[in-house]
Amino acid sequence: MGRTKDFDPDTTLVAAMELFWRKGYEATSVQDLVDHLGVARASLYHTFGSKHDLYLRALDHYTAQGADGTLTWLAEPGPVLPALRAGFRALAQDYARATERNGCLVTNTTVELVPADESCTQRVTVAYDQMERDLTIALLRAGAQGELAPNADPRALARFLVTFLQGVKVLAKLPDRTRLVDAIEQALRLLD
Amino acid sequence: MGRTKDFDPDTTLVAAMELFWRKGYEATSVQDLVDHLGVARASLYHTFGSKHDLYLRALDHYTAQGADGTLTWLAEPGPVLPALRAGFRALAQDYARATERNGCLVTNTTVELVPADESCTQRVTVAYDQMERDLTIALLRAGAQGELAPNADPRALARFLVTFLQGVKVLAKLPDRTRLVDAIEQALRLLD
DNA sequence: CAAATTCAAGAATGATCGTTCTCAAATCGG
DNA sequence: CCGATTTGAGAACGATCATTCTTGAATTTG
Repeated sequence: MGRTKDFDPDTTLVAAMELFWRKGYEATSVQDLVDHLGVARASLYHTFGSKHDLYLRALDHYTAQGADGTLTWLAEPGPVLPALRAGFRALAQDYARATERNGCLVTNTTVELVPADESCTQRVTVAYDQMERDLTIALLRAGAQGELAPNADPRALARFLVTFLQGVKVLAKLPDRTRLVDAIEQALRLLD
Repeated sequence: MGRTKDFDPDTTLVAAMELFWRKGYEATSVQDLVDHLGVARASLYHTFGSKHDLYLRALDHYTAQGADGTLTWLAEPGPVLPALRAGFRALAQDYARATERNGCLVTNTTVELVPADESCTQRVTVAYDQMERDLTIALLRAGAQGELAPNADPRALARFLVTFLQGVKVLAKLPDRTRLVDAIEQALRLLD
């Protein structure tokens, strides 16, 4: 059946994702990818199609592996709010302390390529919707468990958290990220 | 003294700003600028220097004219919180209802060019700091006027609002922006 | 009006863009 | 081991990139 690949497509995809994540779509040239991935030009095109296709694959991989701050810990049994607080604090801390200030690939894609790029628009919309849904479900459970004020609106709170988190992921690119610690503590006060 | 300019540099700068705002830095070519501005290639370079210089000029113009949501209404005498609420609601409504979903040039610059571009990093940092300062001053005044809870932290609240607003400016690029209305109402609850 | 100066339009620059092609080396199934 | 097939390295593609230069027309000053 012919020669086997000298490279692992999954590993290469991760490397491409990292480069797009750091430099953005337009600023990343195919030459950059060839240099950084250590994979031949022709192999890239044969395996992944075009540069744009590769970007979509990288974006899919990013959301699939939950690199945008997976919310799986929301579904664990027990009290919701303590877990949510701890998770959000950890997430913000990660963004505030990361040595590489790349932000979030979903957020970056939204700002750089939405709304002009329809494929990307559809993908980030799915990601945001999923995030909102996960948070809404968790907050509904919190309400049922008596953890929320009676007049709290779980879906509105979830929408707020999704929006606020995008702000965190923008300011995570700045040199000074001390702002984020204050901001997240205030945001979490809404869950009291 | 030679021939006079056939174009108004200020008008041209505004047109360039709009194009960068809509398409981003990398995706906007000099050819795009020539076509959209109706100004000769050589004139652009003679008047503004390089493409990068023009972008910085456009960014400066954007922040100077307060297109990123000027907060001048914060300094007006009288109660702070009603004005702040109304201003933030109006800002979010503008982003939610705008036909062109370009977001905010400062936010877009932060995501696309920070931290790699030092000139842009410095400029957006100044813009965020100024916004935080304006909000902090207003909230300090609100506290002095008894509008805030005794344990409220004006600077932390200001930092929260700056961060949250970046999230609004990201999600303002999505086709469906109903999320923003819920989000802003929740955010404003922190000022109760 | 004449000379000086600056304009606008676009050709031309070399570099780089994304993509395709060539081709020899490598590895598979039979 | 052999024909088939796919690999990797890089040349080559036309297009476009940001920038500079050439050219002739337009406008000002003297």
